[in-house]
Amino acid sequence: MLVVEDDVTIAASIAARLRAEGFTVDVAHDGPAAVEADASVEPDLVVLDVMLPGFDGLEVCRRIQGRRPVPVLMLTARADETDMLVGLGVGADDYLTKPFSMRVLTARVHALLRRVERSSSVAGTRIVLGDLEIDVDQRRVARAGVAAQLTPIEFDLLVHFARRPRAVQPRERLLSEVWDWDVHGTSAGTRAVDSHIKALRRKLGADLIRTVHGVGYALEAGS
Amino acid sequence: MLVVEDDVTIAASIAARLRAEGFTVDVAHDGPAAVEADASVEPDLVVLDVMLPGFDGLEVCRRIQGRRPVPVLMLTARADETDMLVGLGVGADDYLTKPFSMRVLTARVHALLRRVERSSSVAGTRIVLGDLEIDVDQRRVARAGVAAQLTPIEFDLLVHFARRPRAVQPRERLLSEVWDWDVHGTSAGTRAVDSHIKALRRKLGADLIRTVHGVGYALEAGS
DNA sequence: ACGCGTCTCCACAGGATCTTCACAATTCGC
DNA sequence: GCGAATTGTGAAGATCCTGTGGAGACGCGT
Repeated sequence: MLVVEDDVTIAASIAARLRAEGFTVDVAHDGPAAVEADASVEPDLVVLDVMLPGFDGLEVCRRIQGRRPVPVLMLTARADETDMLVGLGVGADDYLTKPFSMRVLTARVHALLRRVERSSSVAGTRIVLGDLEIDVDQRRVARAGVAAQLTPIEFDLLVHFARRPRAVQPRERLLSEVWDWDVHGTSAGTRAVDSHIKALRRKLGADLIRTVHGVGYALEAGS
Repeated sequence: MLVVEDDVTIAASIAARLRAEGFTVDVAHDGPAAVEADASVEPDLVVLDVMLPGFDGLEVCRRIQGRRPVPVLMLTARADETDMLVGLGVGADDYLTKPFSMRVLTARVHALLRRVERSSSVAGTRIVLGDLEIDVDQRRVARAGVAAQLTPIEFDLLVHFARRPRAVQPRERLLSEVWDWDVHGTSAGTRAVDSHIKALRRKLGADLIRTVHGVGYALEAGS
C-alpha cells in the first residue's frame, strides 16, 4: 500500500491508521517520489492526494496506471475538484473529499480491495492459489505443477471453492449453487457432497480442503 | 470508554453523565496518561479534548489510532479550531465545539457507536474487538494473534456475543437465538450454555466473557 | 442393448461434539 | 456472617457428524 500526500502530518496519520488495519504502508510526499516508490515496492493500492509538489496527483496517477493496473483512491480538497477529476477520466477507482474521517478512508480502502479482488479472480480465466492452479476456460487443474483430471462436478466444486478462498461453504449452499438443487429442509442428499470432496482430496491432496465440523468445507489457500 | 480532558470538573461531569448512560468510563487528564489508559483498558470510544498538558489531543489521537482503530470524538474550544483539525485530517470521527450540552454529547456518542457497530458488522465477514479477531466466513478465531479452534456452537455463540459487544445476553436469549430452542417456561437445559461458556473461556482466556450474576453473560471487548 | 464413466446413496465405524448431572465454589440479599 | 440461589467444573453417556468403501442408477455414445 502506498500513501502519497505532501502534508507530512496527514500522511503519517493515514499511514498509521492503515498499518493498524494490518497493511504494509509506504509513504511518498511528492510526485516523483510517488512514481519511484510505486515502481520499487509495487503496492496493491495507492492512496493519492491530488495536490502535490513536483507534478500533481493526476500526473502521478497517469504514470502509475500506465505502467501497470493498480487501484487508486484519490484524495481531493473540494467536492468540485472531484467532479473535475471524474470528468477528466483520470482513472482513479474511488474519490474521497477532504475532510474525511479515518473510518471512511479505511472503509473505502477495504471496499476497493474487495472490488479488485473479486473482479480479478472472477473475470480471470485463471485462478492461482498458492500451489494450486486452475484454468477455468480449459477446465484444467494442477497442484504443485502436476496436473489432475477431474470430473465435471469435481471441477465445478473446486472452482466454487477457489472463487471464495478460505471461506467455509455449507453443504446446502454448495448443493444449491453447484448442483442447482433446492434443498429446503431436506437433510437427505447432502452426503453427495462428501463423496466429491473425498475425490478432490484424493486427486489434489488431503490438505487442500478443510472440513469444518457441523458446517461444511473450506479451501485452504496455502500461504 | 475513555474521557481525556485536563479540566477536572468538566472531566468529572462528562464521565458522570456517560456512566449514567450505562457506559464504563475511564478518565485521563493529560496526553501521556491518555495514551497509557487507552493501551491498558482499550476503550471502544475516546472522548478527547484538544488542549492538553504533556502533548496535545492531536498527538494523542495519532498515537491511539496508530495502535488500533478506535472511534474518537474530539472536543475543541472554538469553531475555527475544529476547522483546523478537520483540515489536518487528524482522524477523529466527530467534533464538538465547547461549550456543548451533555445532551448533545451523549447523542453524538451514541450516534458514533451506532455508526461503528454498523460498519463493523455490515462490512461483515471480519469482526475485530480489541485483541480478538473473528473471521466469520472462514470460521476462524484468534486472540492476541494466536488462533483457537472452536466447535460449531462455541463459534456461533462467540459471534453472537461479538455482534453485540458488551451487551448482556440472558441464557434464554442465547438458547433461542443460537440454539433455535423454544424455551418458554422450561427451566431445564439452560446449563448447557454454561458448558460452552466454559469452553470459550478456556480457549480464549477467562477475561473475555463476563458473567452477570442472575442474568447471563457478556463479552468484554478489551475494557 | 451394451460398456463406460460418473453420480447418488447407503451403511458402518470412528470421532467429535453436545447435553446433562452431581458437586464444589462463588455471589447476593439480609 | 449466613443461607439460598447461582455459577464453575469435571466427567460420562448420548447424540450427531464425517470418512470410507461399495453398490446401484443414470446418461451417453457406440
